[in-house]
Amino acid sequence: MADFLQQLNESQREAVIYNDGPSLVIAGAGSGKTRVITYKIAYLLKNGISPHSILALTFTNKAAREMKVRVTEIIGENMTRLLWIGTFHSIFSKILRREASRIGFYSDFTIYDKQDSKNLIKNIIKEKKLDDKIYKPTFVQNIISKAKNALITPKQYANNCDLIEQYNQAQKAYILYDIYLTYSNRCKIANAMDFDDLLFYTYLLFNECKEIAQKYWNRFQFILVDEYQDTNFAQHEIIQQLTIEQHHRICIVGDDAQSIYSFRGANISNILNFRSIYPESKLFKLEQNYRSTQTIVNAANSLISKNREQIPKTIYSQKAIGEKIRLTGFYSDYEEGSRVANCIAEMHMLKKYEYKDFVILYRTNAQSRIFEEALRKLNIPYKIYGGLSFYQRKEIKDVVAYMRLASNLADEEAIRRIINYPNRGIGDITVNKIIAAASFHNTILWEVLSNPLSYNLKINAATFEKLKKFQLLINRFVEKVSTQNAYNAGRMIIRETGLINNELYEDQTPENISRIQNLEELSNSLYTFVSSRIEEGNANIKISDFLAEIFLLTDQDTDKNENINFVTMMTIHSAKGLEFKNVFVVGLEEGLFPSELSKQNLQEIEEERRLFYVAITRAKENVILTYAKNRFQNGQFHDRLPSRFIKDIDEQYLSLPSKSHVCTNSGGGGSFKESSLINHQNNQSNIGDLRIGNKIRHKRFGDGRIVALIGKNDNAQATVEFEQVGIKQLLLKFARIEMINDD
DNA sequence: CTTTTAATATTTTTT
DNA sequence: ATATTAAAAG
Repeated sequence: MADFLQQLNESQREAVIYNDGPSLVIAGAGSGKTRVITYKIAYLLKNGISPHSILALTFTNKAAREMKVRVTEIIGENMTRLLWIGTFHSIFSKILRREASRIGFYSDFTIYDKQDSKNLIKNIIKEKKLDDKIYKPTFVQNIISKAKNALITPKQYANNCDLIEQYNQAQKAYILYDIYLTYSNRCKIANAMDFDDLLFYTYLLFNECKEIAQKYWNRFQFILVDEYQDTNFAQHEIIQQLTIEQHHRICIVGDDAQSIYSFRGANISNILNFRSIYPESKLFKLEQNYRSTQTIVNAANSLISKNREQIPKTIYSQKAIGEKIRLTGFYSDYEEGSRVANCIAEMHMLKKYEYKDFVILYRTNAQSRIFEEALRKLNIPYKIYGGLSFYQRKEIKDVVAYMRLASNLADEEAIRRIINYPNRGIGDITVNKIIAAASFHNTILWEVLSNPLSYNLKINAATFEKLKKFQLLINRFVEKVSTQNAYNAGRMIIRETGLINNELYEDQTPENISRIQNLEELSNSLYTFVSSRIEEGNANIKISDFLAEIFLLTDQDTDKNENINFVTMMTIHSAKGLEFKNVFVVGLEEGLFPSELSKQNLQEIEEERRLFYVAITRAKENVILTYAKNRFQNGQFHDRLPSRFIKDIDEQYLSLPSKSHVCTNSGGGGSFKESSLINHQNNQSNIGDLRIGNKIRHKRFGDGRIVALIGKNDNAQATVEFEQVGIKQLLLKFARIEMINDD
């Protein structure tokens, strides 16, 4: 037992072994935060706490999975199987499915994704004949989301003077209330919850059913929360519901400097106020960074010190001083892309880094494209995270909508999506009649659609027949879904929706081929899902079980090739918690990073600065910052200035490409082109290990042998005799060559 | 009711 | 540039 505690430093160990009451662990970037949580869980288990009574909450499935793996490594699988480690959303949806009847839902409720919920809001606005220029669906969606995150019910919303004040006109506030109320009712009738509902209803459940709350607070004798700075008000309150009235055994871990989700309702004051809520709580600070060089840590400190709101702490590193942070500007986004790609190729070749040692971090997903092209040109393997996840692809969502409907006939958004896809002659007019009748009679769409005559639907005989046919098709699916396992039922649905034959098989465009492959992939994952559950001893796995699982999956969770060596590309947001040897932070421009939209107020600028802090602190060895003076965005070219955040970093940690001021636009351009991303500290660096006589391979010219090496630094050139194309002079700075074995 | 065409809005970050 | 929506033609 003492053994595994030896692997911790003094302050980590103190945090791990204190378990008598609430504790707050402020953990700087790279200070072993996950380590503390996992060791604490192991420590608790070794001290006789039952795994059944420990709850650990994270923000991503990936973090949860990793945590479980690491606890298992310390303490063995038998103990960890019963642990509840998961995201807020997945743990709460598990609880809600168990207790669904208490709050007027059925346990197989659908989870509406953002698109579903936006569509529903859009339809409600239309049905109420409101002007969607004033009540923009996205805006209304945000209002509703904020209300739920603040635990405000529609009823409370109506009476909330602050809000009425805020919208300046009672009229508008009232209409928003009305939409919110209708939206809530429609979701309930559809037996559906959106992401916010998973938190909101959990709170209501615990609040209104004391005996249920009691059941869970008795059960969870110890609660751990990771990334507490990212909790919103609802999450914060639920945690308190589970701990405050009884045992107070809660440990929260976080770093206020890494709070980057306020747009999603995260509230930094949750972590700042923790100590006043639990006055007896103990505070632990983890200040030693084990990840990055001193230069990186110091540079990050100098950056974050420009923010006002923060818990004081001194993050330090005892690793090597390390290289300075490199900063380079380019003429265009295009040049930025190709030079970053070249730099990766060069560092890969000359400095013996593997591709997986690199990450390119950007502010917006849209920036990935240029880097993707540049890397592909150089044949560098890469993987882009984010963007469209597998389950958000159209063809997958279509089939999944059939599955959703078959296992929850109340699902309004699923019906709307597929009632006329593939085309079966049931258009908007008919659908709107059905919806009108359904909301008039306060019933589900399916009910009206199945008995159009008893609801006095004004449709002609032909439409009646079409509805009948649709109804029969779905009924067959329903039957299959309730009798067969997920795989068999899913296969049948994929086959018989007719999507493959009608829509996709017609012409063999690459897009269609990939869509069909995706459907096969879906069928494969159904198979894996069912068989892995059977291994765990649960036979009889239904489509609804599968759906419950995939609703909360994101792109990062569907990753299959973990082991392959590739350059990673992702947004800074999704990079949180990860680390890489070399980090490129690209697009450091005013209007992009910080984003144009965040320039309104200081708080948002501070959040963007924290985001930059997160980006820099991902790096173990090198940070390379780039910006473009001109960028193509939203269909046009924009001149761009370097980001204000660049000058927030203490200059002593930066290595500039030239003496010109990087933060003004008066640099005269010329200096940018000559700058190289690589620090050429010695004459040999471009030549690297190349020697006369070495055999090399060039992407375009093929194989060849070096006959001469001349020049130094950026001018280093090699004369190469190629087998196919004869003698060529190559400027090593740009040449894409690799050494190959001579045999 | 569907398909085609033209116009218009839209983009930050995500469980 | 792309996606979504409205209008017009079939």
